[in-house]
Amino acid sequence: MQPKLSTRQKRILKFIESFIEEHGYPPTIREIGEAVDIASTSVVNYNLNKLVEYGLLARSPEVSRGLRLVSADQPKEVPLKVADVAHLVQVPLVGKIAASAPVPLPGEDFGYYFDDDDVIDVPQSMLGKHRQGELFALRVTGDSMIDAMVADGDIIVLQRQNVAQNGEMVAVYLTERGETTLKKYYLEGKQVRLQPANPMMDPIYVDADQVNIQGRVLAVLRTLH
Amino acid sequence: MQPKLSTRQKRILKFIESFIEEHGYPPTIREIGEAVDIASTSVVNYNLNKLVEYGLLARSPEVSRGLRLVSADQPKEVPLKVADVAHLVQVPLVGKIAASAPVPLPGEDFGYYFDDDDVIDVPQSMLGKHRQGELFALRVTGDSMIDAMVADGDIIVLQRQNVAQNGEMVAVYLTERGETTLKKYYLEGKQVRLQPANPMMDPIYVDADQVNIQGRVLAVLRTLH
DNA sequence: CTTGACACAGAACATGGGTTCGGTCTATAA
DNA sequence: TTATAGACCGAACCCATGTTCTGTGTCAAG
Repeated sequence: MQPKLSTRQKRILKFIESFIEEHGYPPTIREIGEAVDIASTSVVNYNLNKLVEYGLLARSPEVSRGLRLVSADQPKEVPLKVADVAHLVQVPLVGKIAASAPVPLPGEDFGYYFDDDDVIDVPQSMLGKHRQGELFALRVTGDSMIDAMVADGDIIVLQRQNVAQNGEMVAVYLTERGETTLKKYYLEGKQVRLQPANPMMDPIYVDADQVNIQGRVLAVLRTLH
Repeated sequence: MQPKLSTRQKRILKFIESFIEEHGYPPTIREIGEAVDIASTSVVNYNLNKLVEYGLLARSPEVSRGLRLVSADQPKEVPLKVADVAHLVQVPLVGKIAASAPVPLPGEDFGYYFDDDDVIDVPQSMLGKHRQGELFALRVTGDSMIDAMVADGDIIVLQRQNVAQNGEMVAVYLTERGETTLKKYYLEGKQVRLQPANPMMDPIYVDADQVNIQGRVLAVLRTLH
């Protein structure tokens, strides 16, 4: 399904690649024609469709610049080589979390304008499904989260949200106790059961209206060095 | 030069970002308007120009989908991107670790020939100093590592080594007990003190010649999804 | 030689999509 | 009060751009 490409088709592919690199958006049919020295738009169109056949290109019909390069078959890279940059997410490290204090949440400028210093890189594969731009991270201080299997110095990555599904690990602020904690969340009638990650620990029960969900925990990261 | 963005402008930025992510090319003014719930194309145009003023966006006049996100705040631009890429390491996930079994170590082909499926991406910043090519990762099964603050399903990243400095967290195999465990290592005369990460747990003492160091723990990763 | 697939040219067509302009509404300054 | 600026709406304008159609020349199979 992948015969040799004609010279023109190769030039087209190369041009599209470099054009996107330079402009941030794909070229039009006419721009391609000019670059590859094809007089007629229909011929460019013809060759683009060929490239789609070969699985090297994706097109969105009736959409201007509706081109997308399909990641050609990647001959497996050298082991321990760098991975794709697209799989790396930068998460702002907005503060610290401890049992005695509320969770510091990112401000209005969520997702923009944060210092480079307070950003951690996380592979997207570690985060699963999440909403882009609503991630933040906290450094745990103290040993108060031991029942959540979280140690002093750990970093937790959260997605900002105020509600949770049963079974999700969330950061909650208990208004009555004035206390922050990480627990698995289970709504049971008017009460909420907060279950520690450590299976040897007992759950606690609190009224639902005293549970203030700060975010869902996506990952816990611990580095030893 | 960079006042607070309006809600609309933030939504526009986010939408452009995710649209490009999804389609490979930027959205049109009308697509933005639909997504951000703006009725008039002129208003979208108006806000886009605002974002250009703020230096968050670049536009190509008279060009359909002529949008480009400007890397928000980047004093140093290209270097940062390059550095980011270089900071991602692929670590082979060579097996599982449990208290009852020895640590599965990578075979002779260390660093070469491992399946793509069993590789995890880790930012180099999480690993600190390590020797390239001698990293491996293990998935923890069971709750036997609770005293090390490591839960069922966690992934630990190790560097292969047979000796350790005092205070380092290591994976050790205790020949007499036939048991694998994660502890902080302290050589004290002829004995070794193995200290759990959990400060509430007591250390154990074993003869030095019965402690078989499998590797040094560089990181512990927990994903919840 | 005839046929038909293939690559191409040129032009017409229709819609996609950026731009412009007059007008409304609100808030703050004069 | 009026005035001015910012944010917004709606509609028109018109070039940009994907699509389609007719037609050419080539080449290998029949």
